[in-house]
Amino acid sequence: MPSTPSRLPCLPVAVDVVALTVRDGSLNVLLVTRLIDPFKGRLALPGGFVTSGEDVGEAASRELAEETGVERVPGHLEQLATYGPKGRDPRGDVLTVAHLLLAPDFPVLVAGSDAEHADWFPVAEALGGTLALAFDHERILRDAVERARSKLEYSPLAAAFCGEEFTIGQLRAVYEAVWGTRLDPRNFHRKATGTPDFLEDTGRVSSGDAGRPAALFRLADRARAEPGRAVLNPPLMRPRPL
Amino acid sequence: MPSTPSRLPCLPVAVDVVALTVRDGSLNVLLVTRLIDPFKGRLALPGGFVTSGEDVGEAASRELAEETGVERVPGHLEQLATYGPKGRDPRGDVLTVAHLLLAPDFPVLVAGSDAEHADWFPVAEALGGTLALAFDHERILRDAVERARSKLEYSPLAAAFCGEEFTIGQLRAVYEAVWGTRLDPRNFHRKATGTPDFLEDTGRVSSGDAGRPAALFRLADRARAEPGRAVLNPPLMRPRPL
DNA sequence: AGGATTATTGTCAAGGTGACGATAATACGG
DNA sequence: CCGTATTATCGTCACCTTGACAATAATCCT
Repeated sequence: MPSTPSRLPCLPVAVDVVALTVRDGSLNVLLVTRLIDPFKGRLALPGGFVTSGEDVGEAASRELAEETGVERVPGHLEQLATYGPKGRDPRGDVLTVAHLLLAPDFPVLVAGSDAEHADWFPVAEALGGTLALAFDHERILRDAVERARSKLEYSPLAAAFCGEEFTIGQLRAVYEAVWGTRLDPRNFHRKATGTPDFLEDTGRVSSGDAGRPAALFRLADRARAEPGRAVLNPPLMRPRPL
Repeated sequence: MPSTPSRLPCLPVAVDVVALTVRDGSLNVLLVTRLIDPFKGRLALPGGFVTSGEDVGEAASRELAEETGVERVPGHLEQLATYGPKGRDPRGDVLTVAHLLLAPDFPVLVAGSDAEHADWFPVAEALGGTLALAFDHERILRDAVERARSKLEYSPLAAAFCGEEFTIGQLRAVYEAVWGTRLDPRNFHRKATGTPDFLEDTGRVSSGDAGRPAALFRLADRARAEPGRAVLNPPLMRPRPL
């Protein structure tokens, strides 16, 4: 049984998860509608308080599973940053450890109206102010998107948005959605296939889509083992935002 | 008066600071000798518990000032990551928000033997196991060094290790100390002076050292305003570790 | 079958990097 | 005072990567 040292100053500690995915060519974020105060009825990042005996990463994983109804949420989960504890919750000081999930577009279970349920929303709307997120969640989302954008430059994490196997075109679509830019398919193909320890040809090809069938790739073992490592070296350069 | 919401699970929250500097051509870290249990007598990162009414960044700043005896510690302070709360403190669950300070080599006040005082130690020794840091501080230090190394690749933060004004040679010495490599002085000079929004020539020159006097530079306004922004684009590439 | 669409392979010029020569300007030892 | 050691700065050159874009291949759709 985990003990809590007494006689030490103590704070409520929460975790929040910014779960990002690519849907219909644009970046989306998982949000829940709050059923209780504070911010009752407003949209917020999925999250909750850390319970005793778990590390913050485990708490983030647990909350994500609880609020999506998905037992083993796919994708890459990493810690983002810690916010607070001052002035971010009307109930008082609350520290929150934000996490970032980069995941393929998985279906969330839509619960009945009596349970808090999560759904995907375009990041552009969430940051546009039209959705009015609870707490400081808009700021956290903004940081998360920036982190995701810069991670794609040098790490193999774009693949976390795809399934186990994917085509170069799908991978490029991830970059275009996250960066909000267009990339030249030919130059992207050259960089993606030419980078050592990044992709592995499965030998199979995709089918059913429009156009010529594309070769299916998966992450190289090295890239899967260390998802944060800089394999794109020199990095893939992010073009002008327009 | 900041309130703490009741009826919420609660954790002791600490901050730790990995303060790095360059001394005698090698990377050093600020450590304190613990005067109380747990880990009494062992070396540890400066840090302490977050007190009510302050954000974690403020707490890190305050602890740093308290343990060094320096009122306004110079350099660049940023959040590193959050660790725990499970299994890192023998007293029980304690969450710690680690911070990273990149600073010029400032003198620490050496207090009497009855007060906890900080001093600089070579990172190589601290990570070599010879110093046996308290808690999970060796792991935190390892992460901090890796963060610092990668930040130098694309951000102007190397200048945080220097004073207000510095020569290209001093800046290069920072890179060599942090990365543990040698860099070609001519190519480094070309990259440093050729990168827009990075350095600003002060017009003055250094003197007194060996060799030809060097031009003194300072950080460009743009780089000082956003110390984390990627100005080195494409990044400065880190050579083989040996 | 013909057109549309996406994948892949190349070509080429421009820009950045790594390796290294050459010169400049100062401190120091004799 | 002079030659030497040391560090700063400027240049050169081959090589690599990128950005722009032509050309061909292999499917789907109508």
